[in-house]
Amino acid sequence: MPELPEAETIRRQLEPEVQGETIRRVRVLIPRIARAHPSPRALSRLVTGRRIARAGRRGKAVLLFLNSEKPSTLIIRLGMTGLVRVTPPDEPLDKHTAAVFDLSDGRQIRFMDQRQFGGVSARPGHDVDAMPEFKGYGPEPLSDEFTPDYLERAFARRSAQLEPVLMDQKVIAGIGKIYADEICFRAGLRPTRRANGLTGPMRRRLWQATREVLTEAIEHRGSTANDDNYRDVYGMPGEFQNRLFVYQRTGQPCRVCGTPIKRTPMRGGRGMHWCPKCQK
DNA sequence: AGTTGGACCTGACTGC
DNA sequence: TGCAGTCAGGTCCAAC
Repeated sequence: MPELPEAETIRRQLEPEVQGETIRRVRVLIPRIARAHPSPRALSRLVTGRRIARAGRRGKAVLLFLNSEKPSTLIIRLGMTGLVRVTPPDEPLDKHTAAVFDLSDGRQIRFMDQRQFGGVSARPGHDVDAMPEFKGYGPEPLSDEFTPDYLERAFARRSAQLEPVLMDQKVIAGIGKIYADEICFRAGLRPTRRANGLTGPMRRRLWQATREVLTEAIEHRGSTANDDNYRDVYGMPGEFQNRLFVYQRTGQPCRVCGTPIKRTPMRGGRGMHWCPKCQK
């Protein structure tokens, strides 16, 4: 599913494809995905007639910074099953197409979303941190703001389990189920630990694991796991799923020590995957 | 303020 | 073959 590495992959591929094009028209085919706005018309008003200056990302969201007399930002949240493609106008519409952005060169940016957990919205200006979508968001884990010292402060009042805290966008932006599992494994820490119970060396390992796992996942264009329909802008699956150590590997032997991977229930029917021997 | 549980959504899968 | 039930998870909301 799309987390930071998948969103970053889409950002990197999308920018050279659409940079400099003007958005001529917006069509919202599944109104639910524009729920951040009072109406699809409000979204349309903020993006039509504007030129795409560059692509950005905040956490799991892909951003298109638009320029005109009144700059704005188009925000694409991929949710669980969101896909972004750039297509010729005559390509048949996928059943799950939720929004279509017509570009000045005739092509279209299409947003598709099978489960409709994703969405598109737009805000005036380019000041991402001021946008309601990202209110209270934690630092980007690959930025200089993310440090072991930051983790110490952020974890201090967090008595919840490590994994759900890692997935809290207000703590760190961009981490979801796959990479929370993998980061805990790489750090050698059980996801069931209390976040505020970590020692300094543990936090440092977690910090390093976070940066390594996310960086490597980006290099491999993200993960398309078993039941996952994630594809990049060119329709290609990611390649990092082959390098996952624990996510969705319940009962399978640990790739380091051979011990069967354990699954511990988490909130909302989710599960944390971890190696009882490698993770303490 | 932080924690916890449920709801939303639909395709894939399981069991009868 | 069909159908009900379960699972998956990002994010929001409500209750404690």
